[in-house]
Amino acid sequence: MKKERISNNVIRRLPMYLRKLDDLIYHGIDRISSGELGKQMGLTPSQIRQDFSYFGEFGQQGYGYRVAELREQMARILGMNKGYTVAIVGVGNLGHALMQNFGFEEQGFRLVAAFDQSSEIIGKVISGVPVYDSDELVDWLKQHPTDIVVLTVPRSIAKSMAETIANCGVRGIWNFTNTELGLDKSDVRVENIHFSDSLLTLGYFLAEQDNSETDKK
Amino acid sequence: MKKERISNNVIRRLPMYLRKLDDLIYHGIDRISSGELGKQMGLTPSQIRQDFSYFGEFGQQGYGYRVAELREQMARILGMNKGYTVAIVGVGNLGHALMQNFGFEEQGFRLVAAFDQSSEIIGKVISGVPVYDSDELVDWLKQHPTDIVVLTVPRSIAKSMAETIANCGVRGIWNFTNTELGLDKSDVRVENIHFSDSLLTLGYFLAEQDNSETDKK
DNA sequence: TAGATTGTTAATCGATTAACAATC
DNA sequence: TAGATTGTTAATCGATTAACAATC
Repeated sequence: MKKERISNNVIRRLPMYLRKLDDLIYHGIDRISSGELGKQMGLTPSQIRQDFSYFGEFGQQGYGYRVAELREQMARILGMNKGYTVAIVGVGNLGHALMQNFGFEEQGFRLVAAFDQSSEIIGKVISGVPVYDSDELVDWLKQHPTDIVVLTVPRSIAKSMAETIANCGVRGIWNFTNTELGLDKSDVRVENIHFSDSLLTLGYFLAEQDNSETDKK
Repeated sequence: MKKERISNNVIRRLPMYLRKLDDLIYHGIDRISSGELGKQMGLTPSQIRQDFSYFGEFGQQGYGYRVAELREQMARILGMNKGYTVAIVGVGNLGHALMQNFGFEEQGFRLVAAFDQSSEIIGKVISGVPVYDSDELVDWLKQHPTDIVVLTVPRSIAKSMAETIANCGVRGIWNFTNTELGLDKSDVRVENIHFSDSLLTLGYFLAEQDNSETDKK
């Protein structure tokens, strides 16, 4: 096990390993080698062993990895057993969808509150989680130390909202607003889900295909 | 302009440039240098010029880049002016949210139809888009050549649905099902939005922070 | 034991950055 | 013109892959 700084590429592969391991467990497979895992995931065995080695020695020579054990290690590394608390800010369609379908619990997170401006929804309880008035957000965060805020507000108020939240001691923001929040000075970690970046990447590949077909003619 | 294969890293930065350029236009800035752009985006000027150079010569020595023109180039590269057609399969909370809030039109895509199994929602029109019965999907796709399918069905039916869709001549799948679709043999491009990967990455950084603080003590 | 497979070190490959001639 | 800034080539840096001794 090394003590180097771990690169982003490695970190982004960890949840992929976790998903794959869950899948293996689901299929009743309790042991796997880096060779077989690499084949199934489209990675080289070297890379897989290299990746794991940043965090410890999880395998056994001549045998491979015990799937359940490796899965637990991944879960631990990803903070899934910490029970980080989560609050959702913005209960529009998307916030609503996350509350009802995402399954924070299965990922090891505890969704404890939601906030919105609309009186239509304030006071309701969605998937066991109460929706409070956004006006109470700052007070609430100060009284209830919260690890992560899911930001699902309209783009127009995203930055100011992020600023406010960052000043309440939140440690991470999961940002769905399709905007860079620009909190550089702050020590709040921001993780973005930029829908449009993703769709446009798909658009790039289709356009590229179109172009190369035109070239051929 | 080079004719090398363009790396994924470069491609993933293109939508970021687009967003930044839109932002600059919004703020009335009509000209920018790679130096200034780099400063604002946290990239080196070298990288920016290198990235652009894969696609053409968009700048002017001694002057920089015309924002509007550069924006149009990025949009073109990303296929935004192709009017790619899109159908949504699965109109649960998430599909619903995408239909109502994502704004396919602004990104240059044409959302033309949605499909679901629930009789509760079949026949409705959401944001001007009709919801049809999933049973009609295959026939409909065969009659209406569609570039992209947004997959927002439950995980349990994700793979079989993807298989079906891939056999109908769709060119790209925008996958929200939190599963690898495993269509390797096919020539359908898959772009994943793995919510849980993203949240777990955030979890990793919080856990890492916790650990390093423990170490200090 | 013999075969398999790990964890790690060294080699290679690819991506980023620096440098600079070209030129607006 | 002089200063600024591009596009591109070369140098550097970092990530991936290969090789292999250790050992289950």
